[in-house]
Amino acid sequence: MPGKTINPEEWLTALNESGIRVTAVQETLIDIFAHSGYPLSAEEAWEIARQSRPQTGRATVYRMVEKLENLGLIRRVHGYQGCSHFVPTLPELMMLFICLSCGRADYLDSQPLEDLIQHSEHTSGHHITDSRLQLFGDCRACQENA
Amino acid sequence: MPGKTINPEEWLTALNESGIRVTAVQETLIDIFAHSGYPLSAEEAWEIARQSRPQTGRATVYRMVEKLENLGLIRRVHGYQGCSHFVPTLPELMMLFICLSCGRADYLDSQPLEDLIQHSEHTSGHHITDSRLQLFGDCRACQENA
DNA sequence: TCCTTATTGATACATAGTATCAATAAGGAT
DNA sequence: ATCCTTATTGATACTATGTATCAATAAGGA
Repeated sequence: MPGKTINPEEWLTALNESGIRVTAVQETLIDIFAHSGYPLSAEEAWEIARQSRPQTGRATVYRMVEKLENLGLIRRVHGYQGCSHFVPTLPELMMLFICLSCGRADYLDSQPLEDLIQHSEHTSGHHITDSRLQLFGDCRACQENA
Repeated sequence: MPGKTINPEEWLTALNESGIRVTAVQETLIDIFAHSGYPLSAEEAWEIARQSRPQTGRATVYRMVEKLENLGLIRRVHGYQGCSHFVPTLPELMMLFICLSCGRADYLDSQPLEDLIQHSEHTSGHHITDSRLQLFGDCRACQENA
């Protein structure tokens, strides 16, 4: 499945500009989330982090995940496999597809979602300020392999 | 906020036809979920259930919630207020709006979502078999009250 | 009414996430 | 370069949420 890439440097910059100090754990976790092709839980990120930094604390990982989510750098994946997994946020590309065969995430152009939201606002009268959309199925690669 | 209604009888029928026995807990929980205007967690449903049936067991409620979800009678609400709340499923109406002010749920016509899915299938090449869409904001009633 | 078996309730356990606090380390002041 | 202040860390304990086990119960057909 083709994947767009993330620039870990930009994440560090975003964290620092929000007043958060630069630490080793930060860089470790940013690398882990930025380079994973599939949704990761805090617990999984903790396991991976301890491979290179065995003294990494569990709570620290949960705290950093919270910060990354608050800054919008990672997004929670809802649905299959629970609600505790995260993927990197790609700006302007917020329609997430998760393959039920290989588990990988793909980001789709979000223009159709923006259109849908605008249409729903007009027909319902509600003021829509946020949305969550997740699509599930078999990705193109898995279909070809089957 | 206008609400469509649920027929608890149909839920009982669906449960029974799936081979599940008719019990008092079933009817209690169906009533609780079918008549709630906002998302309920299993824990909250347990509290409510014990008001009329104090001996109701905690695990029993979780089991029934799982059955109702598996049968598609209730759906998990993802996002704000966590991922452990459920709303009744209205067939063919799967676009859920949650008001961040009053907490109530509204169901929107899902045709735009079906169109979006079909469009995304064609442009991405993925085979989409399931979706989760949640919209958040201020409902029309809350806007008028403000 | 009896009998079989799914369901229940109680309990213990497992998993996910949070609060606390002394120890550490970042980074500005000196 | 060293000190000082304070955010961050790691360890621990705790809470919340969900699951497994199992004897007791009750549904519903024989």
